[in-house]
Amino acid sequence: MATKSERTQQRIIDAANQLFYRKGYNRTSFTDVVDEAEVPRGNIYYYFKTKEEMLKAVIKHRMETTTLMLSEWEKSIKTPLDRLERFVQIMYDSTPALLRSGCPMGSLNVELAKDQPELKSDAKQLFDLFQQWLAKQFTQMGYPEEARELSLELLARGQGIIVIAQVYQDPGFLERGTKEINRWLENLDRYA
Amino acid sequence: MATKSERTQQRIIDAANQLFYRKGYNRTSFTDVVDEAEVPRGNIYYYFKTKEEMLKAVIKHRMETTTLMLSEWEKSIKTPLDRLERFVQIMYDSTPALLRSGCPMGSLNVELAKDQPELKSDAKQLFDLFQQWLAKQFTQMGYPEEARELSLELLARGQGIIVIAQVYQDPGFLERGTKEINRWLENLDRYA
DNA sequence: TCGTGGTTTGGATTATAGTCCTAAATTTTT
DNA sequence: AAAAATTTAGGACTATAATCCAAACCACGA
Repeated sequence: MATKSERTQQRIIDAANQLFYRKGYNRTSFTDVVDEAEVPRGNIYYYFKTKEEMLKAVIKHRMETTTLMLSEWEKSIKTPLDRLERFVQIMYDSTPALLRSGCPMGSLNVELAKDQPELKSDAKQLFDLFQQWLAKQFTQMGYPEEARELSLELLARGQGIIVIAQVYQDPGFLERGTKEINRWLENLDRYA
Repeated sequence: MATKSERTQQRIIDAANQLFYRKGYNRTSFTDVVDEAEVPRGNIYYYFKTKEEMLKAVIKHRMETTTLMLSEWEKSIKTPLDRLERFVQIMYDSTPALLRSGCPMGSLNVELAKDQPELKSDAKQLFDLFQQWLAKQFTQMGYPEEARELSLELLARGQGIIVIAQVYQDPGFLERGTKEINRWLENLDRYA
């Protein structure tokens, strides 16, 4: 079992992860994290000397869980089409959170891109992770040349739909959007 | 001619407008605005008591210039297709700014949606303005029923392309994306 | 000309953020 | 069990943010 210290660190990362998503990175204070994680004020600095470090730990954590998720999909889902549709599915399944706080990956990148270039390049890794996984699926589907472009297009579609659904608080738009993406994917698959 | 006071207020709004776009609303301080507008520290509070008020003035200003722009397009451009393509064109023309700071309207909404619901509803007006104008064009093009959905789809496409182009610092993606939107619009027009 | 309302200043004030420190408590190692 | 290292804990410190204030300034009509 993990040591108490490891569990404390994980609690901090979990709290920060949630708060960065819900309130955004810049609007989340150490006090917020400390309260959410139920860790005494000063103790948090034992684990993370700066807020940047904390964000990097959060991103690392997201990278790890995402990597795990994608490799499990790879294992358990047979066809590239089904895998791509599984990706679309989590968008649909996450409707309430997306309407509330947007895409965790997209909104973080949009926020950090503004004027925190160093942190942004960390956040970008998350996009890279998805992008490469998606490209792999498109390659297997029969589009090795277009794989990168198709993966970017899929990501762009997702991002756009989420932004608009959030602005208009419209779950229906999200639903129709994901269905439309699936149609597009199925056509690609059919004519591969 | 505008009074000196009016010009000062406008300088403040212009400075805030730029800074909110470049740095984001939350990361922009009064000090930033004061420096950029070259207004003495205390004077700014004569014009805007709170940062919220300042944001509302900035949004109002954006609403006004956008309204003007759209109505001029309406006047000077004959067909709905050309008008819609004009809309897409400003995306392409703004490539450098979009790669640097994202969509002024989208990123502001994403930022405020996180946990500033009151301000977000102000920022949403900008989307409404475009959305209704776009819907009008689609209606004139022959899609009165689908106008709202088409306008949302166009906005979503734009947002998605901008986010991805910014994340990957890829002007080519923005260019291909806008071209693809134009193809889509032309097809809609052809089969109206 | 004088005074009155609008405007300009710079600095004061308060709140909150991020960061640091040190001593106590706890765990681990010897 | 003693010594060493790790972890806890609370509060202190500094920087920066937002906000307020009061004195000075200025324009213009009575």
